[in-house]
Amino acid sequence: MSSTQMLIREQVECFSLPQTLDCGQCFRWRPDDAGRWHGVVGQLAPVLWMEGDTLTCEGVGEEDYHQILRPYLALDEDYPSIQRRFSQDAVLAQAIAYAPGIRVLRQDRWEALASFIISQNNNVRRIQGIVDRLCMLLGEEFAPGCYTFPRPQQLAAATVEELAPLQAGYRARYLIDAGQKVAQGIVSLEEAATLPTPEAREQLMAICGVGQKVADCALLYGFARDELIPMDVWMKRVMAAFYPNGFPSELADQAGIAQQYLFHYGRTCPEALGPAFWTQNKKQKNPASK
DNA sequence: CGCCAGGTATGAT
DNA sequence: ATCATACATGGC
Repeated sequence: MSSTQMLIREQVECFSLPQTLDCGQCFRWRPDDAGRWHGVVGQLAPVLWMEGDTLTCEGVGEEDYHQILRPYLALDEDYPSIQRRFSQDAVLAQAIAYAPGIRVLRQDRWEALASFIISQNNNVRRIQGIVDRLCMLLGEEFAPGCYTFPRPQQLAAATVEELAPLQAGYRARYLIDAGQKVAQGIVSLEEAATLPTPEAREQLMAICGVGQKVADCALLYGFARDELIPMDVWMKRVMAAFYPNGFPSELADQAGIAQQYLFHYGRTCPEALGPAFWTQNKKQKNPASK
């Protein structure tokens, strides 16, 4: 249809495609050789690129762009103000200067939950591959080569044998358990969305394979719980190195957004962490002499 | 071959 | 409650 062929352009600030779409918060966006980013959001398959501070979107109608894509990309949020506020803190000022184009996406609840189940003890490239294969295997092909993220029911009906092509390892059964508990309402994402954060977290953790870190990722990225800092290895290092006395309480209500700058800074620029990086969580191997 | 990757479930103190 | 270890897979 012609409406999806038109280009939509707008000026944006505090926004970078690679920084936002490749900073470990989502797994379905890829750049092509021309630097255009291809992704799937719900049943939309937008292509995005930037020229200077102009964002161009292709493949999405005007209405979907404004109602779905802009909120998803957090372009309707006042990041200049957020960054001004964060920059009172010297460490955050540095992390923002390092990657000023990061925004925290507003993702689908279920997709965020399932994606971060896959993420555990895994690396981003492989997570991306597993998510791709999951969508191809159980999602709906709403456009040529474009697949939706499978609904809970589709995973609830699957078996570990059927999920073997995902190469998800031991996480396959976690995905099925998540699908079943959500599809049956044993875990209600709609209810969780109305609950105070500790109770919502408890709900999600009823799923096998969902601990506090995965639950917090789902809640931050899928439920807009901006106060949550998912504590993975990198954020433990960041906190040890930069905030030994705790994260500034004045910024607590948006700590999760701050986390995204800090996480990316620490992970892609580990020298900045200083000695703490080398002393934190060093696995000491125990020979056990086999 | 051994370690690492946005951890968690499990069984032993 | 806290703690070590196994867990699937692929890259280096």
